[in-house]
Amino acid sequence: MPKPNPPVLEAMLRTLERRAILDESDKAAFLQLPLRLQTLEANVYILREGDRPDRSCVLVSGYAVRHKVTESGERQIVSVHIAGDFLDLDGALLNIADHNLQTLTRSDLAFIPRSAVRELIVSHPRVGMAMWVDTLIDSSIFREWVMNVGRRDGRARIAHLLCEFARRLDVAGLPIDGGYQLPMTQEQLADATGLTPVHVNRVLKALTSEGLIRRTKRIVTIPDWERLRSVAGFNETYLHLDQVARGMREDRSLV
Amino acid sequence: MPKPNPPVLEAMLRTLERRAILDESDKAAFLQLPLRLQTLEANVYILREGDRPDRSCVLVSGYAVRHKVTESGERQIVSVHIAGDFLDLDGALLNIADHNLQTLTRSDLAFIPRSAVRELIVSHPRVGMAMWVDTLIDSSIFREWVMNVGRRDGRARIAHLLCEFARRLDVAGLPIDGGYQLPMTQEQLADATGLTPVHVNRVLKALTSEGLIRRTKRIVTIPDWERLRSVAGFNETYLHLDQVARGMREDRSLV
DNA sequence: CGGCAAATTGAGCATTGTCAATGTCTGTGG
DNA sequence: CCACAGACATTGACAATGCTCAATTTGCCG
Repeated sequence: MPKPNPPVLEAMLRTLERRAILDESDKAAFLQLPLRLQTLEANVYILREGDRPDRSCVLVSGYAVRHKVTESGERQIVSVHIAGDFLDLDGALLNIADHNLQTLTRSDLAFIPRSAVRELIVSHPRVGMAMWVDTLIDSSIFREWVMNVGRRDGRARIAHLLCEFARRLDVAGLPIDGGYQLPMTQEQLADATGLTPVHVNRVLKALTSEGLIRRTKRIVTIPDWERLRSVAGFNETYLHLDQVARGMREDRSLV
Repeated sequence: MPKPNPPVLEAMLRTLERRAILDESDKAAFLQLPLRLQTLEANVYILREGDRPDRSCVLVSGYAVRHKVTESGERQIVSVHIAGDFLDLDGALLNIADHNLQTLTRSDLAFIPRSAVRELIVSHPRVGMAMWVDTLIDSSIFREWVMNVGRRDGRARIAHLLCEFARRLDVAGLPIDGGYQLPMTQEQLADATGLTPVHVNRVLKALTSEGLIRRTKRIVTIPDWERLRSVAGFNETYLHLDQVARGMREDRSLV
């Protein structure tokens, strides 16, 4: 009998339980996934494009990004992850990594062997379905980012990123009292928004001087949510926060 | 005993079989999914943002796009789909549509009830895993699009779109003898690349005059793949075409 | 042969990028 | 406790990629 893991997967299990109805066996199987815990420093690569991963991982604490690099060397951050995110489920199901995964801050990670994830999916399909929903929400966020970068100007792009981050931290129960720690340099913000660091600086300055945000070091405060939301054109549907409530009801009735 | 479906799911099953090992029961269950077939005209909405879908669908023939619209009314196409694509598996697992789905050409669609998909996932988890892989590849394509729109100039963006399309049609076994039908207007190309129709026109003209592509109506020919690939910075890793070969071996050994 | 949608083209403009200098903050070693 | 290094942030001047507006042409269809 494998020994129970330290409570690193509990938070994730609570999320999954909202995505599908899990019985005791499902929960136990999930909690008994074999883990290897590891603490990584800031700016360390977890995975590189082209790797053939043999594991996938959960971000237990800290922040991380996924990014890609064009042939000509330009970097684009394609997603930002916070504590509790299942990073890289791709690693369990796809053969070759199509992007890099890098810590933003010092982070704790739980690595899970690829085979263990695949076995769990087959033996406990409801857990698989719940994790699948998670990856579909990631997908939805990618789609929003395509639109953010493709169809909004610099000002709205950055405002949107700030709104998304605030909302996600809030839902994850991470501390936000009107403000939050944004663990990204302006260069990284530029890589996430498809702008240059110089322009990011100017936009942040403008947003600040208009009173849309306040900044002290890297703590961002949003004095008037509705105003910033409106500048960003932020509509949280794409975060699928509703997967909680209606998901519960539906799972009970349908499967 | 449900009667067998017309051979609309066969092509998709062949794809799924390459993604995971399926036994006879898996295949039968997939082929017996209840379908409603429907032919839609060009430019018809299949699904709208905000809908609560009760079905998901497969594109049997034709072309379709997913798109989103900003608060200020700008449209962004976030993906283009070809015959054989499982459109909108989201519809089976997410509660609210976060994007629109629209035909580009007259298309045949097979609609599958949400509940049937969910039941299949739970009763035949290997089929679910194979479909999941499909959605992860979609995800990977979204990530590439974020980079395309965020970090490449107009010229490279359009070249990249043309390369991706050529490659996907080729793999899907759709006819390409050096050239293919691109069923999009320049306005739609603009919506897919985050540019304006006017600029798309100029870029196409430039690519044409440089001999990188040839155009007759909407048939695009690529006289020198390597040159266009290089302009685009196109690297097909993100399409995960390898999911075939190594996927087979791995599935056999691991699960 | 109209009627329309789509494609082209031109002229002027603006958002954003480039280049380069300077300021600020933080941690470290002396 | 101070000086310094290095990373990050900020600013200015100028350039350019891509946008806007508007007109014209082309292709397709009944």
